[in-house]
Amino acid sequence: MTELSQYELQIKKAGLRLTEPRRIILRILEASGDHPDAAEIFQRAAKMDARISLATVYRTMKVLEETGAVERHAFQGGPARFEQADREHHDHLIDIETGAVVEFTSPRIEELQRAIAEELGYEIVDHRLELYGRKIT
Amino acid sequence: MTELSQYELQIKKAGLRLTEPRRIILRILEASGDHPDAAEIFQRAAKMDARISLATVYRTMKVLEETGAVERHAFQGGPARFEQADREHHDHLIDIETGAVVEFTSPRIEELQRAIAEELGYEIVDHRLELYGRKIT
DNA sequence: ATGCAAATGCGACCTATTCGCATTAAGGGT
DNA sequence: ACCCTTAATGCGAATAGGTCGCATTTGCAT
Repeated sequence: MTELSQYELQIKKAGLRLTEPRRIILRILEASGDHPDAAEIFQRAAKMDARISLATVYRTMKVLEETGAVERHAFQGGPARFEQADREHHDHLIDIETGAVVEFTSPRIEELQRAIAEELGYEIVDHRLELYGRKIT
Repeated sequence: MTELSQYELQIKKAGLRLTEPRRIILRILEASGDHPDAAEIFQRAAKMDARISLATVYRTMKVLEETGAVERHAFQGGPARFEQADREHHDHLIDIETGAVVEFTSPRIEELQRAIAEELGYEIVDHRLELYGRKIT
């Protein structure tokens, strides 16, 4: 009886098979403090099992996104980057010099967004707030 | 002495040549109330001068962005879309069903963003706020 | 009018991602 | 423990969006 992680349970609950590649990719995501893109995940996965293909990484990221296990971010012109979605919602500040990502939250901005959308006759399904900044020296 | 538009002057002021393709693309942008992508601009341009190439559209959009004449938006997973930058700043609400773009502004959100960035030790160079919503029926 | 550098058009290339298809392997039923 | 079904995989080809090298054209300063 292997213990299943939170993620692994989510996969099962969605009626999907818990395959080796998925396990490995999930473990990588759990261990990632950063926001890796598909290529980076693929490289890290290759170290654990060289048989994993890039296509599987992409497909896995897609199903994980659909099950709500990960969030996909498409920052300015680069490849999509991923992060686990189990933590509370937050937005991103991207350091334009280093590419580093700082997370932050602002309930007040969230609320203002909701109000604005409502006023325009819309309900928000998703949103993106990204600040691109330079460190003040 | 043909009168030069605001845009055309911006091109000249940047020390760039005011070529036929650029004139045509600029006129298209002036006439666009929407947020066209490169392919759409290319199609519209082809109607005025069939010799214009897609590569030139891309190159022109790049120089226009650099001179500050247009803004580039990379909405969720689609191609980059452009709009003139002479108008006052605004953010976007994208209708996830139709792709329509509604513009809005929120000075309060802007200010909150500035404050958050500052608190994190950053100065904002650029930012993106996009709401993805569904029309309330 | 003319010369030269900037801009263009073309097609090849590149990066990020998806897809078709033959093969493999979860995992439910026995 | 062993089938059996079918989801998932690996591979390479294909697609989408965009860029680039290079020969040719063209603004535009003189």
